[in-house]
Amino acid sequence: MFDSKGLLPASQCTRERINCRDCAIRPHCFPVNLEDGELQQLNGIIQRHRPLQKSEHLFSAGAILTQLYAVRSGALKTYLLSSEGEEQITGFHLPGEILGLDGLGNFRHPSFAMALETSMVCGIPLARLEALARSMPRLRTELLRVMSEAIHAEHEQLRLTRKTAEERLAAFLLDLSQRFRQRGYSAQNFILPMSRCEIANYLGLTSETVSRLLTRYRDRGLVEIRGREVLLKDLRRMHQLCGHCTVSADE
Amino acid sequence: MFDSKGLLPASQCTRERINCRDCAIRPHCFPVNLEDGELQQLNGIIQRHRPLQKSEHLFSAGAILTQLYAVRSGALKTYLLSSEGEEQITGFHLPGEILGLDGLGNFRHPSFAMALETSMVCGIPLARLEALARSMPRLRTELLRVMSEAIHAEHEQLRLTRKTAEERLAAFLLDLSQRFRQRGYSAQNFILPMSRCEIANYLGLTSETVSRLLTRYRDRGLVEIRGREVLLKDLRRMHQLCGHCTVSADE
DNA sequence: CGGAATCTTGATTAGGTTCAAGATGAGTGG
DNA sequence: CCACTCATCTTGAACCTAATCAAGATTCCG
Repeated sequence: MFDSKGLLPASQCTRERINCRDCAIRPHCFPVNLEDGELQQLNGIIQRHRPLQKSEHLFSAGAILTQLYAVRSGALKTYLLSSEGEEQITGFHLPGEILGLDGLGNFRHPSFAMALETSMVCGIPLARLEALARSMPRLRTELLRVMSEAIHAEHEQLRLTRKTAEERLAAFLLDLSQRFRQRGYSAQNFILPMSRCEIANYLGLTSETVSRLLTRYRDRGLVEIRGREVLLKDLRRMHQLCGHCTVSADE
Repeated sequence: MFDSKGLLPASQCTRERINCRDCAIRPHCFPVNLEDGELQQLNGIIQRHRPLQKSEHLFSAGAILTQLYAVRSGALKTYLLSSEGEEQITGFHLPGEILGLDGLGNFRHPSFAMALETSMVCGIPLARLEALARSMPRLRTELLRVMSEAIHAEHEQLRLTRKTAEERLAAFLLDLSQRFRQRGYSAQNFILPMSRCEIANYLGLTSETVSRLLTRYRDRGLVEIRGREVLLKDLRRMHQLCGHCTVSADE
């Protein structure tokens, strides 16, 4: 499927090369706590996909869920569509994060997942995962861990509903910053993978408010902004701004 | 532990009598999809607890998580406490719902659980649950289902952040209504187990706003309210009010 | 280079909070 | 059984934050 689309010559086909064992983001991915042998077993069932282009869907609401997905590179958003067709973004997903957990209940995706930039994902076929889980207690534990952390992260997100726009956006930027740092990128300086509009949607604000807040932060010397490039100049004051409400869930 | 507190004579001790098999809320509880033999195995590890009195904690943030809990009767709230000591309610829990899922990740509770009224819960010791999961594929599936549904429910909750107070409260009441109905109670007429203040906290509003909205609904002939007793007189218009955003996740 | 999408900034408006004062209700002790 | 107290709830008035509407500016992309 990879080669048939002619996107990469077979020699460079990541399907052949990539192995969980030496995956750069393994420390932040699902199999972080597995031992070598277990890792190889998991690796054996992973499906590598061709890269997703920007705006391409990984899955859509209503579709049967046959795999979970781990982000390998790039960034995706997940969102719900209401009956009136309005989008509610439920999360932004960086390398190492798992997609599809919300559909495990009835094996149907309730949400959409779309690439925000060119992205690679690893597919984890459910049937084979379940088979592996039978004999690998640690894999069960890891699966529960990932889901539990997702639930906890959502709860933390709930905290923001009572906060002002200023606090919410600050918390959002700090959360992104920390996730970039965990993945070996700069915590101060990064490129937003999403538009103002998407940030606003996620936070329950309007894009105008997000714009205004960013310039307000800039006027106070907290940040520098150029398009989607962000420089957090004063993490400490930023933390104070959001009332220390930063999600410090993992790490 | 039960008898030692002298709360109930041994003859009435629910620990002896209750069995998952003939539990009234089994259709809405964790083991809904288990077969008879499996059910008996699960039943064998369940710990019955003495009733929780109103305002009593089931667990506290920071505590080691050794059990999951299924609500048997009554109602509980779960909440987070910020570093400044402010409470954020993360959920209200009716019979059949599972508590503690957010702490499975690192085996510590991140949240508090408090009884809103006299309540009974069943404890499910983690160690024994894991042992059972080893040999019972369906139990694993069920565990994933419960967690997946929790994640999805949180996502649905996120939708409310962009809605007006009026829509949020309507969605909240309809959600409660539906959950009562599922459990065999009236969908129109029920007693709120929580205060206005707690509703407001959960929805990101103030108790004044909740009060005002309830009287507004009343003035429009949508509801009748007397203290904590609620009568939903026009479910259809109520649904229109909240933009059909009702969480119809399960069922 | 041109067109479209995204972003910024301004002026106005509305929804919800805050502050404040009563009303209601539940629990307690005389 | 009633009075008292405390917590919860209701209602009002003023204020404020963020949304809306609108017009430019900038960036992206073919």
